[in-house]
Amino acid sequence: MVKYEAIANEMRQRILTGTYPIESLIPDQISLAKEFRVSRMTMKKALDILAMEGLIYRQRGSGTFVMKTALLNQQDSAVNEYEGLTKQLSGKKVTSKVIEFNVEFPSEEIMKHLMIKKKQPVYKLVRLRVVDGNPYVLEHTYMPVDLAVGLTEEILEQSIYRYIHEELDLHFGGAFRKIHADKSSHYDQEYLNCKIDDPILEVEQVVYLKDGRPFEYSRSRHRYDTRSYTISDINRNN
Amino acid sequence: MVKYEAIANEMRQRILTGTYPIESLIPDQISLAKEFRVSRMTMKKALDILAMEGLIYRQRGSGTFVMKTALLNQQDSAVNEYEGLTKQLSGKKVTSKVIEFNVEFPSEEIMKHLMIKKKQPVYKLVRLRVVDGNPYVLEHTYMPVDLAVGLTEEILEQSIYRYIHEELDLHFGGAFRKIHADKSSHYDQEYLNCKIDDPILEVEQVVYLKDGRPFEYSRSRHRYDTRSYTISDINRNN
DNA sequence: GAGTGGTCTAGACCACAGT
DNA sequence: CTGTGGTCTAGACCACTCA
Repeated sequence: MVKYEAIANEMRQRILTGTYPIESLIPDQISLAKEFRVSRMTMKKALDILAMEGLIYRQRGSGTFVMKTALLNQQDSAVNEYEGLTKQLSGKKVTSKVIEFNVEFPSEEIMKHLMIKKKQPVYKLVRLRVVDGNPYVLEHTYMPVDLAVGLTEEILEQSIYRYIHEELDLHFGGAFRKIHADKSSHYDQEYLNCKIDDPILEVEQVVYLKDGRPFEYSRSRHRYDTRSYTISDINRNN
Repeated sequence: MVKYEAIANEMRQRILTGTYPIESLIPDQISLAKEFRVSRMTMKKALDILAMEGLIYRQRGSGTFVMKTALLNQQDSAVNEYEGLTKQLSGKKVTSKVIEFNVEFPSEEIMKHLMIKKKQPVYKLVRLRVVDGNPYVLEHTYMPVDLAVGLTEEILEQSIYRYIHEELDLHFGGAFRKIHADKSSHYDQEYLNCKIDDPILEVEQVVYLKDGRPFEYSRSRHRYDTRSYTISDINRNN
């Protein structure tokens, strides 16, 4: 653990436990640097983390304050969507029903999203994710075979992401998503058990590896009444 | 303009114009620091920006590479949603029809979202935003009167955000959003001119000022066929 | 003018990858 | 072992706020 992370953790605790109350001025960087016995640059780097998290804000000339919203939003399940459902809903019982598992050559659209050639095979899979017995999301997924090599039905029924991380030792760098509303298709109605006029929340995403190679293109179709997508966007610049 | 931003701009140009091609190794930090006549820490800070933008990735021990995806995603209209429609769609003709403009005491829910007291009045307004003559989004907005003081119908018909920034000199720190799909109400059908079984994409958001005070709570209801919500999430950690 | 946070430096040490 | 990027330091200067 590097110093600035350790300090950020300590400072976060002080905010969450009220040692530094909401809207209060906290000590200046020089005092804090002295207290933690680090240089001021390192202290600032620790505070940068808390600012990114929306816990503090800084006003040049005035000082550093605890944000009014500091005690909210202590959940970040939004951004790490591609970590997989299994990890996100770790309290609940998540199972997967594999509806389709094939290999094929990519369509024009898939080629574009995964940045691959015409004759580079992809896995195509459709999975229904079931949470505590209720149908939750219907996922249509495409992955290049050479990146996700060695998939089996057994893996699909559990967590693909665990396999990717632990067995293949591949790590994600980010994702690009689009969110739409859509009418439900017969397919949705059948598997998600929704009514004919129920809308669908579709999340279309491309997940990238750390080096920027596209790893997965998927469309996740959610029942409109069980899922909302959450985004927090705090202190992005300065 | 600070040094690291200027250097980041120059490096970004080199990537976008192909001076540093896709997937290539770029010079090491020490060489670059020499070239730009800055310290290595400053050079690293410039590269940090490009990494956040998803243009490069760095491998300790190996070097810094241009991401395969560097030439994509050169649009970021997603994250700055609260900058307002007028700014986002600056090529098109955006008008607003004010459907409701009132002042009232907040409901329980509004009190919670805006973190205000029971007797603190709020503006309630409903606007239909029209882009190039087509109904685009129906916005239900609540703002504390003491923060958005002095709103007039005239301002509402143009850009609220311009008024807030330029006249009131208030600046945003971030936003917190939830995205749902929903069935259309009679209200939606009337103003958005959509069919009875058309779904709606609703974006519910709280916008915060830099000091964390909630400034606006709104629900924006979009036609499902004209709007998708885009999120890019690259290199968030490391 | 005193105190704050933001930037920048020159140099050091460390962790890691490739040889 | 060499070269890479990540961290950390001690000190300097600057921009800004507030009394």
